[in-house]
Amino acid sequence: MITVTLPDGTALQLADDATGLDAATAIGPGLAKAALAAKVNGEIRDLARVLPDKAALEIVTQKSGDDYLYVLRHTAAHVLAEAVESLFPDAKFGFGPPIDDGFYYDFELSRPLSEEDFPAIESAMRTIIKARVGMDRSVLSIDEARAFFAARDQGYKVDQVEFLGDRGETHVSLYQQNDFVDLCQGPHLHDTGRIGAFKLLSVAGAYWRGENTNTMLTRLYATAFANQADLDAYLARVELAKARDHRRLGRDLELFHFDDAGPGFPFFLPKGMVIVNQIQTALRGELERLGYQEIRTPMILSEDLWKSSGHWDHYRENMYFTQVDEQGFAVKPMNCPGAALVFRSRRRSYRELPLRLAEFGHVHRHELSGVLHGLFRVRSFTQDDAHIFCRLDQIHDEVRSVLDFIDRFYARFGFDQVQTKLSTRPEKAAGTDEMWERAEAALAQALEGREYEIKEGDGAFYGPKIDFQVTDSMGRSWQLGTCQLDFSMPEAFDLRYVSESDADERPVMIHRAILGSIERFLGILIEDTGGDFPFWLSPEQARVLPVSDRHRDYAHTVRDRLRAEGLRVDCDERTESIGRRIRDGELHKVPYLLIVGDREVEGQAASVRGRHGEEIGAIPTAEIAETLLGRDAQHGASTN
RNA sequence: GCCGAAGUAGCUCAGUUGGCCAGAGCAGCCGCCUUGUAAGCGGCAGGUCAGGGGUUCGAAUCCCCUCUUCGGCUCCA
Repeated sequence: MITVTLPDGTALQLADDATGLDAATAIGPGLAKAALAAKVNGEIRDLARVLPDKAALEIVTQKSGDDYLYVLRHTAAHVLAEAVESLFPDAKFGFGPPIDDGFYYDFELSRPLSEEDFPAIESAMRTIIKARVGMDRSVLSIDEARAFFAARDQGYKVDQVEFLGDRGETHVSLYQQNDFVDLCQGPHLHDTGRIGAFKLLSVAGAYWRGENTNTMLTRLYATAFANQADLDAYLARVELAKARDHRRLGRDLELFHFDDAGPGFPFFLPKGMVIVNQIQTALRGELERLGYQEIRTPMILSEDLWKSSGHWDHYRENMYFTQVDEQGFAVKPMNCPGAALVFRSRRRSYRELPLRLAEFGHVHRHELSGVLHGLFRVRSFTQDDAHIFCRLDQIHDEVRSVLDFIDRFYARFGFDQVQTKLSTRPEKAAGTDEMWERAEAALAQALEGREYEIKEGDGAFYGPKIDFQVTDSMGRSWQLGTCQLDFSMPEAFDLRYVSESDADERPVMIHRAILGSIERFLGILIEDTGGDFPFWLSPEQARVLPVSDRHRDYAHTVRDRLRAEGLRVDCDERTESIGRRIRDGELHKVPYLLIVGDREVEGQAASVRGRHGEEIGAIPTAEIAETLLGRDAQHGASTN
């Protein structure tokens, strides 16, 4: 007999070779039916695996959080593979793992797949699921497994077995349902019948092991849930995200434009520019508060400069080049060399440090055509960049100041949860051990009192860094800011300052950005808000709607007064019905519509309506600006 | 860059197996209506069917090339 402990603390006695399923059955037949996996000492395992004595056991069902989704999708991936094999007997199988919102499987097939093939594959999958086929686990030695897959002509599996062998594994596990056998670590559902609902989503190409020198495989993306309702909810969420796609909203709200004449180079339209300028104004306010000085460096600089900065060797593929008077020039992909030249423009004293030079730097990078994606991935963008030149012992305070900047600034957009990651020394690194130790210690010290994750070896070759992420209203996380120490560039550009004891010293350079790319941040903001920008960012904050022609003059009075009070206000005096103009105002997501007719002229007021139909009521003209700004403050957004 | 899909008016889309002057809704422009909290009515204009080359008596439709867009190419059995 063995004893296992259940989550509520009770001890359960079982036979020596009892499995997770046996335990579930012992607890109750209902649980046995609902069981998806067993969590043994915190590790998810197959229900059919024999339980060790004295284990902490939890039977995983749909109700026990999202743990089961991983197992369920993993199993669904095998079902997908079997279905594909039944339709394409000569298919070769790559990887088929669960991912965040579903799973995928990579295949090598005799012909390309398209969505038209989905119904046949889904139908084959349903058959396998309905049959409630067991997932049988077996263990083979590396050699046996290699021979097994070689006999079946599954080259990718052989490759993976060898990879695992090289990594030191002596045995691997296999899972079989019907005649389909796959190399797999598991765990899996007890049988295929426990996959509640699934759907094939898309087909795409993917390289074997993600290497672009390897064969291109066909990847099928799909998702699976324990029940149809969860699947439907997921699909609805995808629809919502699609409706909020910043590319669509950017066009509908006339914020920006992409043209064939410049693939990947955004055009900012007047309304989009208002938002960008508001963001930059807000940033400048902080820059001033924190003692930065703003600079602007040239867009195009000599090739020689990029050779000495190291970009020529490491970044040439992504740069644009041009020839002027038979001399080579490059368009800047980063602002740091320019900032270094500003530092070097005259002799510097220790008294000037820390020297904080900020730049809204418009950089150009040649990204591969296939990766371009709206404002998220572009070929030219504006970094809210800064370079801080300081001594080693000033790093701590400077980083603290950046953290303060980050927290204050993100909160303005409603991003008040910031995930922080510290990346440390990578294998190939420039600089001395002592420098790295001091720099990492300085960063860690600056991060004291703050939760952060350490990413070992993920730093840049020139120094450790801190990255900052926020989570948007749809639960997606985005990396925005970064704060990187750099010992290499001061060296490369021979930057020096005169110390207190009249000696030449090398400054440290801190690269930092708060939003990263302003273009990308606008895209994130659009999807986060669905276009309902906070009042202080709205391109048009209010729109005055005269009920009929005879109210036009009064409408102009209201508009002009609010403009004089600093608000961005327009007047829609088209000869359209008032209902129509309200509709247009709402579709353009103008935060407030101010309707003026006989009653309002009489009372020297405007009837205020929010963009989601909120009735705010008649407000005297003299009080409108104050009221709207007050409502904005109530909503937590700060203005400048 | 690579794999797959797509490109018809500013936007969203029709356009049967190649065959009369390529259509609609919205947006735009011009009138009429003078309007009270999400679409008033009528008219007009707008397209080298992404571009180039080919097949054909005839091409938006079939073939080739180029460009652009979209989904992917990290999540390691």
